[in-house]
Parts: sequence; C-alpha cells; structure tokens
Amino acid sequence: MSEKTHYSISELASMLEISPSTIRFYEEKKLIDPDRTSGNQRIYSRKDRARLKLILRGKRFGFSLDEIAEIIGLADMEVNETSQIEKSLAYADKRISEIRTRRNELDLLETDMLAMKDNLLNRLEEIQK
Amino acid sequence: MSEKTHYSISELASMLEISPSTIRFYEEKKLIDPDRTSGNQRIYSRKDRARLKLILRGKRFGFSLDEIAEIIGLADMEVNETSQIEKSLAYADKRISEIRTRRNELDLLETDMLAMKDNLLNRLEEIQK
DNA sequence: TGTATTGTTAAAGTTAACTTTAACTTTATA
DNA sequence: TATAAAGTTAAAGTTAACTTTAACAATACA
Repeated sequence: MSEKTHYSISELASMLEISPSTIRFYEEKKLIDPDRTSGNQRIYSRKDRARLKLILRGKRFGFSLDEIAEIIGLADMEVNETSQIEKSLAYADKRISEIRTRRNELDLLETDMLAMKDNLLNRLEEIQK
Repeated sequence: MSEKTHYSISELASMLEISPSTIRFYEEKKLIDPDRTSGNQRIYSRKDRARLKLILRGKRFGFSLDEIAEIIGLADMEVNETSQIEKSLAYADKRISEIRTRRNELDLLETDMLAMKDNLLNRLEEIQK
C-alpha cells in the first residue's frame, strides 16, 4: 500500500541504475518531459519511470535513441488525422516484425553459446582423463 | 552445389550489408583474422563469414565489440588449463542466462508495441465513426 | 539558521564505433 | 598492356551517447 508515486532525479537514477545526467540527457533528447517543483527541480511520476524503463529496454536491443524516440512518439501522439495514424500503424507493424526477427536471432545466439559451452565441457573431460 | 567458399572484402561486405572499412575495423579490433593472397589482399573463408555474422548478431543485441571479442575468445581458445576452461564455462553460463533474460524483455517490448498498435487502431475506428 | 547535500544549466570533454582521406599497390578487363 | 576498379595502410575526422565541469540555486537537516 505504500508505493511511492513520485521521485527526485537521484532517486529515479539509482532505481534504474543509471546516472542523473543520463536522465537529463534523455530529457534534452525529448525522450521524457517531467514536471517541475515550484523551485524548478524535476519530479518524476510512475509514468515517467515506466517510460525510462522502456527506453532502457529498447537500448538493450540495440535501438538508437532516435529510434526509441519514434517508438515513444507513437504512444503519446495527439494527432487525429487518419493518414498520420495509418503511417504510425505501418511503423508499429514494422517494429513488431523486427522484434520477431530478433527473437529468432536470439535463438541463434543461444545455440552458438550452448555449442561453445559443450565444446568447453568436452575439453574439460579430456583433460580430466 | 555451387556454393562459394571464399570472398573478397567487398563481396563479403555487400553480402552482410556493411562497408569494407567496417570489416577492416573489426580486424583491427582483433575480432577476425582473415588470410591474405600473395599480393597481400584479404580473403575471407566461410568460417570468417560465420564469425562476422555472429559479430553483427551480437551487436543487434547491444553487446559492445569488447564483449563480442570475449564471446569469440571462448570459441577459439587454445588453452588446456582446467582453471581457464572453468572460468570460460562460468562466463558462458552468465551469457546464456543473459540471453534468456533478453528473451523475456523482448516479450515485454512486443507487448508494449502491440498495446500501442491497439491504441492506434481504436483511434482510427473512432475517427471513421 | 547555517551549512551540507542535492539540484539546475550550458558548455566542454570523452569514448566507442565507425568513416573518410590520401597516397600507394594489386587485380581485372577492353 | 594500359587503365579502371578494387585493395592496402595510417591517420584524421565524425557521430551518438554519455560524462564532467563550473557556477550557481533549492532543499534537507543538525
């Protein structure tokens, strides 16, 4: 019942294991846009935290910040034009199929690693007669 | 039956959709070590090509070139010391569990994207009465 | 209430991963 | 065989993604 709903920049930074300057840098790059206190200090909502998590997740898959910005753009677009929404839909489909390709690649990478491990295990056995 | 077994740098580059200088750069970073012709030009074997593919695959998952170098190191280690092999095994296990974590994250990312798509589809329907 | 801690901005600095350039060599082809 | 295309190295240049610094403001707490 006692879940925090707002965080200071250093609180959020340590939660996500990144530095405060990284968070400021993402803001500069328009990836987040937190509220401010009366004294001009940043306050982050749970939504901001979720967004940061999405950013870090995207990064771990090798998406650039520009690509992540585009993905985020889809989420909070306030546009009501059919054509724009359709463009975004096409973009979303592209990303989803990319994600599926990545999953297959992950399987390949896992196979590679398992093969290496096997090889190492065999060598170990050889040595231990 | 007519599968090529060796490639020039530009052949390989266009197959993998990267530039020749990128391939040279990876060599400088000790990620590959192709043979040379009598005239000192690089020739790449299918094994070299497979290695490059592994490098690119790793990159797409956000591994740095240094990390990829370590992974590759496992594959062609010529060491026969038990302790070294055991260290490598531990490293391989770490990577494999990391890969599994990534797969879970990929699922999360896909869920995010599907939710965005849903949202877009709903908006489209609203507009089209 | 003073002072240590944390925050703010703008600008400069750093690092990884390439890319480009220049000057030259090798290979392919009309 | 000449010349265009492709290759070679070493060094300098570029870009993305941070990180650090400096100078100052807001906040927390003994």
